[in-house]
Amino acid sequence: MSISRNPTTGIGSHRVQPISSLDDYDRASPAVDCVLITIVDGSLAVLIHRRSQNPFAGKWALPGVFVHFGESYERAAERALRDKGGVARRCYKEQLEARNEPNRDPRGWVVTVAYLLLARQELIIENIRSAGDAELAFIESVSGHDLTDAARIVVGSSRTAVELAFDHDELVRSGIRRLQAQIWYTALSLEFVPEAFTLRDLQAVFEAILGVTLNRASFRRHVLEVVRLVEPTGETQTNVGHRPAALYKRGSEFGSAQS
Amino acid sequence: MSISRNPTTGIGSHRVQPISSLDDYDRASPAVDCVLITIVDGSLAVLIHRRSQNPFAGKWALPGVFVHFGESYERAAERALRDKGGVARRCYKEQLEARNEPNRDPRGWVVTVAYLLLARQELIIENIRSAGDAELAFIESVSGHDLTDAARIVVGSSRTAVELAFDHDELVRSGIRRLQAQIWYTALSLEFVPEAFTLRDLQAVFEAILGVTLNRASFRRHVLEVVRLVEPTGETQTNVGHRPAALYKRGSEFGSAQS
DNA sequence: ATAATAGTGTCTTTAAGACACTATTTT
DNA sequence: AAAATAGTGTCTTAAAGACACTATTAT
Repeated sequence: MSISRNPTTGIGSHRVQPISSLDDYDRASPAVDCVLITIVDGSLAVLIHRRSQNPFAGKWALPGVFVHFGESYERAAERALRDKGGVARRCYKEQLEARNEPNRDPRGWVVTVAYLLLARQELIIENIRSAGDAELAFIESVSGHDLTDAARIVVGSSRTAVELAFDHDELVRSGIRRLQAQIWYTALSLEFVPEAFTLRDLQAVFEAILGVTLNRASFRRHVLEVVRLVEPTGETQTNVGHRPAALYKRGSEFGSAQS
Repeated sequence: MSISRNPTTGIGSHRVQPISSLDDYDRASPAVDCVLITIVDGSLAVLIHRRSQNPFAGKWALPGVFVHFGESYERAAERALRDKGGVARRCYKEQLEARNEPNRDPRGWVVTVAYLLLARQELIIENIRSAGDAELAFIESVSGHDLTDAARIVVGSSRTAVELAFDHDELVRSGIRRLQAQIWYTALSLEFVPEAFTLRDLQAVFEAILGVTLNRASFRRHVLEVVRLVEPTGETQTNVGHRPAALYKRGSEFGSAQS
């Protein structure tokens, strides 16, 4: 044990770190927040949970946790989903942005990294029931606005609009923006459909994310011929009351899923 | 002053933060690293500096500093450029990615956020001379590879290849990737040219960033008609030994610069 | 006039948008 | 046969790529 080198500090020490010259610098508590996006009945939804503690106790927020020393951001994000969202499944992850929030938490200096996570509804629903304070909230576009510059988050069957704690509303929009920017030339859309799916299913995913309706013929051309995102499995639907659609799977050029 | 609530900790306190329940969590030292990209003689360059302290003392690295409490990441990035790179000018900034590096620094837990910064060479050169340990290093593509999956960083007139400290080589590639992804539909390219410039100048910027040669006619069409990135000033070059080119400025739809 | 580069016109190619037409299944 | 949706063909439009042609300046 040793004394901090900074004379203004008084006694200094830290739980995990070795005593070192880093004591000359301010320390912060690293945290992660999760924007888990899914698609429910053709519209976007995000996983939120009701905070039990201050700040913002009782308010809806994105699931988030403080990062432990030695734990990667990704692992921390998974833990946040498990502990705060009741979701135990692995899913696609990508970093959104880091924020430095000296005033976020009255308890001290918190620096957060937000993650975008994608999963199909079925993988979330089966888990979420166990966590009473978690919910899949719909993301509705405010009329006349794009989803990415104004979005309403509505909960329950009454669909009452809520405001998320911190700047989490903005993080959700930022996640949607990222999704929209990447969807045409990546395989992100496949995170929302099962192994085998129809092109109609996939088009519905694109339409939910982009908030527009797409031309059927050119959508087919795009995913089949232009980017070759998908290829036929050879199977078709059965018993659907009309001509059955062919089933498709991830194109071989697009590796497989998750991260 | 008070005792940490974590019984394993021993005496606990922190230099800046109020004593609070955050003491139950591990703390880290937030830092920023700067990828300042510019274009020198038609090829990409990045600002690096020689580290004076361990870890990696004597090695080349990106300019970086620890963030102070109450200081934004952006401000910290500017301070890094000033103190480690000798560059005092404001320039365009955007966040690249956050990394959690428990083993980066033997002194303790460091979490870093990398920033991409863009500026024209003239704004850097005039400042850099004062800082002896800073240098603009060229980024060369390794033959047969894309700039974004393998790049060599070369210093001095001898152009000897160097490896940067930490994972800074990868950060540089990540910055270039971001630049390439955004250049066609944003005004980022204008950060590398003066107020008034010729289309040839601007095309050279695109070519340096993308690492390809572009068709002159379709480049003109793109920046003038398709995205309307630029518009003519009405002026032309003088005394250039051949037909003088028209001068252009930032298109009115693209706001003005910096961030 | 020549060299050099700026600027334009035109043809081709790629891919999206619109829209109608054919195909296949269940009821 | 009717309903419903799947799948295809074709025309149009936007924009990039290729390339040649004209224009304007200094020497």
